[in-house]
Amino acid sequence: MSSAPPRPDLPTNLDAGFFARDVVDVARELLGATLLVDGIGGVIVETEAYDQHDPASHSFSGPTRRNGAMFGPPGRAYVYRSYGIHWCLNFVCGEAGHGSAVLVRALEPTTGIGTMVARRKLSDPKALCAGPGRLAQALGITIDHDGRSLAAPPFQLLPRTGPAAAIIAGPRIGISKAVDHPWRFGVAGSRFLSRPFPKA
DNA sequence: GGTATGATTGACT
DNA sequence: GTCAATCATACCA
Repeated sequence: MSSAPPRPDLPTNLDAGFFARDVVDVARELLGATLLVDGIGGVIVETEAYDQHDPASHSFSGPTRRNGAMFGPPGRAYVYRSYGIHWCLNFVCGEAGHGSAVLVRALEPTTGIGTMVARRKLSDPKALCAGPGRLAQALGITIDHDGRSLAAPPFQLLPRTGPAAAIIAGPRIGISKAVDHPWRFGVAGSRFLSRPFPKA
């Protein structure tokens, strides 16, 4: 299914140690990192944090068949089907068994754009990866990726190289509980966000 | 066994 | 702005 080779020329993956920390910190620090799946992807510009004590989190009621990966070791993917139609990609964080994860909501496409356009059947780069379902479709994410290590193929997760961009925070999107937690994070001013952030 | 509900998107009025 | 698509999971009987 992949159309581009991996990129061994690029720097080291973020490893499990990066994710074995507070999920909110990880969500913020993931901004600017580069996510590639089979060599296709871009720079993370929007994330959301979820943890087990959070009523909006899938892990709130404990482990189930669907969210099992969330309770596994950090540094792995948690993939679930949303609204019966879309796949959404998360990175498991914190200590193993604690059920916290970062939802990756938007990327700035940089690598393999042609493949993403083909998968998404549309050419506007602003809409290629602006939203968790769109991002998963563009990167070819499916349940097959659930529980897979982010430090091994097909994933490549590369640390931010340049200076940290300004970060904006706001309420998470699409949830009905704990809406007051400002655990959605984005690169301020990015044109590739899934939605604008409410004005501070 | 049945039924309600989404961490969404795209099409349409 | 509204709303249908579409299905695995969760929850109840």
